[in-house]
Amino acid sequence: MTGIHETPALASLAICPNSRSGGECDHCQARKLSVCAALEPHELNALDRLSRKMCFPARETMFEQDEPSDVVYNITSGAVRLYKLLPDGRRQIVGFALTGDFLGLSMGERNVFSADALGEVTACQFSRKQFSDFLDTHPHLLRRLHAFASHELSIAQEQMVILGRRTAEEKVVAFLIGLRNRWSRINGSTVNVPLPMTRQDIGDFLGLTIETVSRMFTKLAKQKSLVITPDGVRLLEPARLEAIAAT
Amino acid sequence: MTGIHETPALASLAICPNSRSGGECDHCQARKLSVCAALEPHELNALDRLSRKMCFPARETMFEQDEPSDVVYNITSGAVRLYKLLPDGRRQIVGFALTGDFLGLSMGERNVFSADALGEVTACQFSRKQFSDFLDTHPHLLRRLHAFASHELSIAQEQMVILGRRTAEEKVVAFLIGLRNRWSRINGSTVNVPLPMTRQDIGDFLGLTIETVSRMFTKLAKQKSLVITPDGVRLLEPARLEAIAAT
DNA sequence: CGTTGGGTTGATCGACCTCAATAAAAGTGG
DNA sequence: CCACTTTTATTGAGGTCGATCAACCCAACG
Repeated sequence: MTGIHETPALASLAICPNSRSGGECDHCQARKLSVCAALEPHELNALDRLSRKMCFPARETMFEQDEPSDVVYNITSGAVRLYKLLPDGRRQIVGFALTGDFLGLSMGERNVFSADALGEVTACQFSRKQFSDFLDTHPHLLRRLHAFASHELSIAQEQMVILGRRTAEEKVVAFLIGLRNRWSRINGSTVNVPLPMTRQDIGDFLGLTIETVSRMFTKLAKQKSLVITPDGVRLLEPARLEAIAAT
Repeated sequence: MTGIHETPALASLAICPNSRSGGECDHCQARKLSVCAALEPHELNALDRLSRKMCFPARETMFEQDEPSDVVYNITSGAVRLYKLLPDGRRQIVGFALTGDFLGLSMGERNVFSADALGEVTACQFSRKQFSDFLDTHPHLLRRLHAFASHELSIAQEQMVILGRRTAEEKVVAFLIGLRNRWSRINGSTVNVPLPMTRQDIGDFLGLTIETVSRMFTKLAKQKSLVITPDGVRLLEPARLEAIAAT
């Protein structure tokens, strides 16, 4: 069997190798969105040499809550669900990481949440220690990392409002508008909202059951505010939805 | 009328002057808890010269959501409620700041939440610009500030679990245990939990109504897990409560 | 005292959950 | 390419936890 005639399994490996070589920052589509944007070309080069290019297939767990953590990630493509589990199985998704997002802001000894790849995910992996040392010699990167953390904190506080004080309909709409805005920074689209996560994931993010999420989608679709597509939703009345989310 | 016989208003001013002179870091009880702990004596001195010692009387608003923000605060004593308001009046308290906490992590152009002093509050105020410039020349402080932001992010994510996936009883218990742990770092007590905030505040922090909060307190008191005191609660069965909070 | 702001308690209601059935989609192996 | 299973999504019926509405208590305070 030659390299030309690969089995499906091998082909899958070929498009999602678990580790690649460095020197890919030049044409990295996440660069402008990620912490890297703070670096000069020669600094980017230095950081690149510390990185290991990873690829996770769909559904793979990247790391788990409470495990010792000695690496951090910069997501370069795909979507990741971040979640905390209670002993009795209840789950709270604390966020979805997209292209350009950084995993490992807390820099603690152990992971404070688990992370699963939703679809195929590519990421730059760094040794936590090496990355931390790099930060010490590159204050600009630390500044940007801190800006990322501050922004994440703001997002988290906004999520508290959604979880604590919003109705089911408002939750779903706020989720869609928020995700739309994040996608738009990545791929520019402002009405198509890809939903790589399941209804269960959305429910566990919003503090709702899967049934309630489904009912709200149906309700919004019936009133022509959106249409449900195979891979997400298309917003028909963004202004109306934004009004609900702002309420 | 002489200076000796002050009116109550003046006396109140005397014990809570709105601005004091610098050079008080030596005997500041918040120093070890706050971002300042990252600084060498001479650096602390330099930062001290940038600070304005403030005192806010009970119930005073320190700053408001959406207002332009050009100062940051380091809380040196007292308790502050941080909250976001929806246009229709619904309120979500996103946190309570205690001694040693830093207000202004997000470093944005405008405040993302409002802040009210719950009791008398003292704080070091800094010009946002000056503080930011100081960070540029003191990477150690930036490191510590980032550690603070990361920690806050963890707390916020834990609060998401509480808001999204916990019952009313679990919410109240988790709140009490969490607050107990924070007080213990400040004043060492591990069973007395001062509650400078109202039931309404607790409800708006946990996504509950004042009635539900009150009922949960009553329930916990009836089963002898705690006693309600004039200024808070005393935990009688901390282990039992911790078990509920950990569930 | 009357007033006011906080807190507690009871009765009732409803938004969302639970349970159950079905439908649709996505794999999987022949 | 098509049966078959598995996973995910939808829809309905009924139940429940916490919200709402309302009354009352109590301490602080002018």
